[in-house]
Amino acid sequence: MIQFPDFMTAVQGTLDRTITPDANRGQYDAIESALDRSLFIVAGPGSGKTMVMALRVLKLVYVDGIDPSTILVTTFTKKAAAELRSRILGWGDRLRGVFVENPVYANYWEILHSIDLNQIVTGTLDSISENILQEYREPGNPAPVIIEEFIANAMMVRYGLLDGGRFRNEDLKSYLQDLNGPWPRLNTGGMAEILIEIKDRVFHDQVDIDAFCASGADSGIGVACDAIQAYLEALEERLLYDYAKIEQVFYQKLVQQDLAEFTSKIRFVLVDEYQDTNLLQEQIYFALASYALQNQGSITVVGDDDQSIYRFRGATVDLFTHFPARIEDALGIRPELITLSKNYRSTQNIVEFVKQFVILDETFQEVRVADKPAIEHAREEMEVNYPILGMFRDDIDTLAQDLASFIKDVVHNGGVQISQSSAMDAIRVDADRGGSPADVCVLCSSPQEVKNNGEQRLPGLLRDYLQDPPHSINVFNPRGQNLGDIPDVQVLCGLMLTCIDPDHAIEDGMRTIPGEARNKFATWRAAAQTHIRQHTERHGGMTLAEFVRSWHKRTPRDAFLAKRELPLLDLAYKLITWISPMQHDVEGLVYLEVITRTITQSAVFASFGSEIIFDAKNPELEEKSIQDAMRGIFIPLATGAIDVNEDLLETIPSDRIPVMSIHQAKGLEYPLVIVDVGSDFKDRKSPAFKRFPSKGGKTCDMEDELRAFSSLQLPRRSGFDRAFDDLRRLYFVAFSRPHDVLLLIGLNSVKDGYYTRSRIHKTIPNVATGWDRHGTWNWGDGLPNIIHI
DNA sequence: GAACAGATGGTTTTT
DNA sequence: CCATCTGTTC
Repeated sequence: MIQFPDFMTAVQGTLDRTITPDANRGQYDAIESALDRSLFIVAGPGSGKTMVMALRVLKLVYVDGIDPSTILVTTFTKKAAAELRSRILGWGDRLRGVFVENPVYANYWEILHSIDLNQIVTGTLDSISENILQEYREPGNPAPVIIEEFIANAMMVRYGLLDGGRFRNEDLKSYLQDLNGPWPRLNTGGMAEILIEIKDRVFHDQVDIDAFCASGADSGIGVACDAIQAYLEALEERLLYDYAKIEQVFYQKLVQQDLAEFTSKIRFVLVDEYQDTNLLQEQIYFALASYALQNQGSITVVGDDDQSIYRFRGATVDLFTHFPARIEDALGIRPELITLSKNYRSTQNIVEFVKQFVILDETFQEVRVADKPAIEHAREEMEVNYPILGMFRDDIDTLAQDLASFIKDVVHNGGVQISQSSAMDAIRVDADRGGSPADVCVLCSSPQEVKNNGEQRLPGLLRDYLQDPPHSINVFNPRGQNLGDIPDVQVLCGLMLTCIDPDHAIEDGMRTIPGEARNKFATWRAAAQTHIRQHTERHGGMTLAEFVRSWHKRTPRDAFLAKRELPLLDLAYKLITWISPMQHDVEGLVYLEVITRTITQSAVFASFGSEIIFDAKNPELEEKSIQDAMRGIFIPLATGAIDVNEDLLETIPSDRIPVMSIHQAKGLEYPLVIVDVGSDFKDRKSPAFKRFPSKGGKTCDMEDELRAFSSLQLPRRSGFDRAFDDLRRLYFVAFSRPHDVLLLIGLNSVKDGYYTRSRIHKTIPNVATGWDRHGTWNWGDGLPNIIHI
């Protein structure tokens, strides 16, 4: 349709991207490459791989005239999927605008207008599996229901462990205990978690479960398999799916040709972040690719072995590094290798720093793609080449305080001048420069604000100090907070509890409520009382106090209450009329959504379907329905079992500082990135697995345990080496996020060592601060390679 | 400064 | 459960 040179000219004109065969060979080839040519793109950080993906798709549509509904594009996280989709749609529309105005293509005017880019199948593999199974299901079959993690756990507890008294089985206990590592007393919930992990790995690694079961290496294995089997049967009976199962079923239907209507048209498969693919996903991609090949299309995979950071989810980097051989074996094709190593994202200093970091450990080179070219600085726009910065303090409180004032200076106070280089521009992202707090990003291994023992972690302290006046700034860290600690959530939950169980008679009568949940319930109820006192306005002719009292007396003054079976969902919606943030505020709506989702999901499983039964003749029924709600909804909310779902918060508010895990930051970029390389490492007791492991740990043990029964075979690398490889990759991802400024933060214990009483302790070894696995500190002594502020 | 005994406290990442 | 920390002693 459109001539390729015209396509590229339009790209240059509208998107301001110049891609020439001379300067950007790899990118150019990847976009231009023939329809039936499969591609293996090895792309370093900042090399424009998402852009290449999007432009290749658009080239297929506009230049080759391919029907958008025959193209399938997937990536690994919901965030990345949303990003990719919006780029394809956004750029696609702008390019279309150029083409329709070009008189040369007047004949195509109608065709161009009829192209519907929304037909392109995009999303994570899970969401695509779900959608396709739903869309192409047999008439009369219900749509698949995917359960959330806490429901999966509850089901494993009930059907896997309580049924048949398996939770008491000593063999099973000791087997799971061993897998869990050196930890005391596993409770039933803990056992369920490990069983779920085993079950996921069985799917992800395509483990021959019968062989595993029969291996008899441990007398607990048989019982574990029984428990998993019971769990899967419970899912089956209720027509429920968990994440692993939905992919497994999708795969089976693909190979059994049950989805012919879908597979007959699929022609192009493009996979981003391929380095985090597991065996099950690889099988799905290969199955999709074989249909694509039948339809004269091809498969394109893009990834970077150095950024594979999802081993705990079954990601096996070998599937990426050996992709050409594996797909040749499976489908008999030889994909073309394209390497993108130019970095268009970061400054010279950052590129250099990242480059050094990735080659610093000799043993790590063994697992990288063979002959991988070094990352090359190629940013064209003007840049101030700031040095890599470091902020290290004696204790976490001082660190948080100093970091908060640094951030405030950068955002509000005209910037921060780096003293060593007075000629250099100040670091600033203030509004005068078109910047905002969202240009700064804090990355850590975990965004949790509070430790299990109640102590604050750096993200929590940072939230507090940033909020302090003057120039109060909010952080955006929805995953770091326990849902049950958020004020609006406390009010809503407290009000619901007060309504259904006013004098906590039922709560007191339940012996199985964890202490943690009981305490939280008390906090919620208190928050509710305060809220009732402060909100005396009438809605529907009633004050909040009157509404709650009418529930208390069970006297239906309200038509809503006259019903005998009351869905908790209705109660929640009624109550929020007195909680305005849950009606209007962006974040409040997200929290409300999470609560209502929890209520809906619990109905999948609870005997009363999240309804409260009022029956004067049968008070027992009422009590049981309330207990059910406690177990299914309020205890999970109180104990932190419910996570805020990613897809609910795709837009980060621009007036907040985002705080996130490095995993969440994969594929994202920010002008100023702050990486926590050591706020958790006060002394040598601090978790070694996060900085300088002594062994593989749980994930590697699990891999070793199950991969013997998978076609993947046992990993060739030791657990120790895999643990180090993973840490290097993790911080490689973190360090390669910034455009302009990279600031490392941590305690002095990872820089100069630390004192306890009169004893002097050596620096705590840490991969993120330049140690290799043999204990050599390449950036010693005291990190002289960075400028300390 | 070394050596020992008793105390301490601690695992994260996501579809 | 066990590596590391802390207190005490010589």
